[in-house]
Amino acid sequence: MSREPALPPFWAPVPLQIDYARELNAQQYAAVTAPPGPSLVIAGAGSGKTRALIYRVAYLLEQGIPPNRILLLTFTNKAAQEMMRRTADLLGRGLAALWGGTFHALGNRVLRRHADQLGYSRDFTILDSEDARRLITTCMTEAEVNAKGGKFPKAEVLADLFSLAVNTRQPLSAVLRDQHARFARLEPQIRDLQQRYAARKRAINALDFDDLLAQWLRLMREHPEIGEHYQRRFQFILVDEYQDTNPLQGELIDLLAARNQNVMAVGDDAQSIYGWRGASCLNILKFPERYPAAKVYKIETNYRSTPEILRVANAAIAANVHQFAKKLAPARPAGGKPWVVACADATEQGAFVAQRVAQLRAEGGRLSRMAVLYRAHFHALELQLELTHGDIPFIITSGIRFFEQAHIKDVIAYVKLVANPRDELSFKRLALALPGIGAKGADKLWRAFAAGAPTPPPARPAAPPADGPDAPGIPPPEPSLPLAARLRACGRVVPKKAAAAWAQLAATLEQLAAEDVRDDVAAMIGLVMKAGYAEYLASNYTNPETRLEELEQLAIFARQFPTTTDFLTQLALLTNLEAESESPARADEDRLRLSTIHQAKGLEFDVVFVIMLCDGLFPLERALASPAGEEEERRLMYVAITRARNELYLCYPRQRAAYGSGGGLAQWPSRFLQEIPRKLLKEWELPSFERDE
DNA sequence: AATGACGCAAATCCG
DNA sequence: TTGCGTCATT
Repeated sequence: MSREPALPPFWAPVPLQIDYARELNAQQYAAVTAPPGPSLVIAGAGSGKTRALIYRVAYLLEQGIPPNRILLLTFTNKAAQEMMRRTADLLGRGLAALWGGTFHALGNRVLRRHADQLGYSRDFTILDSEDARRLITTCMTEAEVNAKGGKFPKAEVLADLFSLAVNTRQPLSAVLRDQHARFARLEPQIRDLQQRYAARKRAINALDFDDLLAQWLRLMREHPEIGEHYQRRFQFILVDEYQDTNPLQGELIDLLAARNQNVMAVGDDAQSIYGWRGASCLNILKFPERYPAAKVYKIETNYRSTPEILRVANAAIAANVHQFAKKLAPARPAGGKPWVVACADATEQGAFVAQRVAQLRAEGGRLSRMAVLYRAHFHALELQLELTHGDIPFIITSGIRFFEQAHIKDVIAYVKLVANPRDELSFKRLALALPGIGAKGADKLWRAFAAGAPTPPPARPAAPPADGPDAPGIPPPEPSLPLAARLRACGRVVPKKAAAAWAQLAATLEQLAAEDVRDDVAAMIGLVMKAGYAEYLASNYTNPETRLEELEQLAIFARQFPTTTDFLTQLALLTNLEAESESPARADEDRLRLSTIHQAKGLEFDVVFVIMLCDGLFPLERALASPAGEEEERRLMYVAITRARNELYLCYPRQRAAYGSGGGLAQWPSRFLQEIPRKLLKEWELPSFERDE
């Protein structure tokens, strides 16, 4: 996020050092050395897709394309980092000038430079989904609608609705009709809320995740000179995981590539699993129509899995109608057939996995090379118990994100308010924590506080887009009236009961806003702790030590960012998974990985267990509701299977504990399991399992 | 009138 | 573990 290094005035072509023809197979080679122009690379699971992308970047650089002319769009920040690192290794040189990252991260990067042209200031806040939901709730109270009795959609549902409309580029009415037909008649009110939400975001200088894309697109559309700047700048665009892009992202790419047409889209339509957030495999399926000049490359040799596993994978996906015809060809020698494991219930299933893992480990297998995959986080509950029982260390990417936990957000609210004094959400969060202040009080205080705000800075004259590839240094935001003074000015509105706490809050924020502290997040966190938050933790939670430790970790994590805005941005854009890998202490410990299939995307393991293969759980009942649901669930199954290198276990319980009391619900094995010919699988006999048929 | 304590229900997948 | 609806309390 920090400023890019100055670029050399020219970029001398690198003498060829890489023997592409030798290091790649014929199909990979063709894609890597593709001539300029649009190209679509259909790369099956385990076919060395990442490798091809890395070599493509290296190839372009060797052709003399300056790194700052290349844009690399990836699905996760982690993938971007890994790719940059591996490319640098390959070339023996750093690539700081290459723009690589997620759509959201890059949208952020662009918008930080041009926010003022859109009526935002450059230190805008990014709302995570919880923030967004809260803000919508505020709008609902303001509009005097309530979601009681199911008559009106809840804030969360509205947030989804708005998001889907933006990401699919559809009008609200269409999304409403498709997703929530029963609310269709409420359209006028919902539309009103949508507008209120947009207005509020603007007022508090905040963008939600979708805005990072939508406003980016708007910026380039409404300011053609800026659009052209980026079109010229990004001479070559590479998009990873293209099958999971949505219409909005598709449009962004098309606009960015409009001038040079040098877009290389890499993906596998069989692995499109993000339909629920607006992704559409139509992007990939219709790519050849949108770019008639496009060349299509297929990479079908699979280096990852044994032929037996691939056969199961091919069988699992066969029932899908909407796909590019392709079949994965094995490159590895034969192994054993995958197992299907029928268990009595989830507990036995957990015990089986624990036992088998222990056995494999005893035979020399490494835990970090094994994974248990499932459809939804709560499917792993019993398994966790059994693993703990069996003393098997595991790492789980939990359902709640690290950065969205209450204590993290509490402390960050201080930091955010200092960074963006218009941040109503953070202000109210801080106010609500004080004694004697509730929703109404916080609102009153906010209004008093906002009244004392300095007049918002006049929109800067539309500066020409930076002439060089690097925007000139961004001037710091003009100093506003001291935060603390404005807080103290609210004294009249503060209830007596809260007076002392209010003074404390003002004092703390004064410390935080000090010149030598405001860009040192670690110091800020320390100050908040000292100002009483540590005690607050102790009196409000049963596990204050853990939370305190986590906050210390956060402070350490923060050190790597030069400014507070950089830190806050990363916080919003990172997932817990990536954050976890930052913590070096436990990184090298050998642990079994438990993960949702979505999160296992792009990974591979020697041994994979897929659990909870019951109809209704996988495929998930709710997912079947939408028309394309079943096919997407099937692709998910395909993704799960193709994560495995050597061994694959497909497990299902025959009954599941019912919600309330003891009785068990009978379960049917997943329909996806039945679609796989029996002869491709072997049955695992569980000794403890008594056959009842 | 607003706050705060208390009991209850709920929970797909992600940036 | 969090968010909410209800109810006693300031």
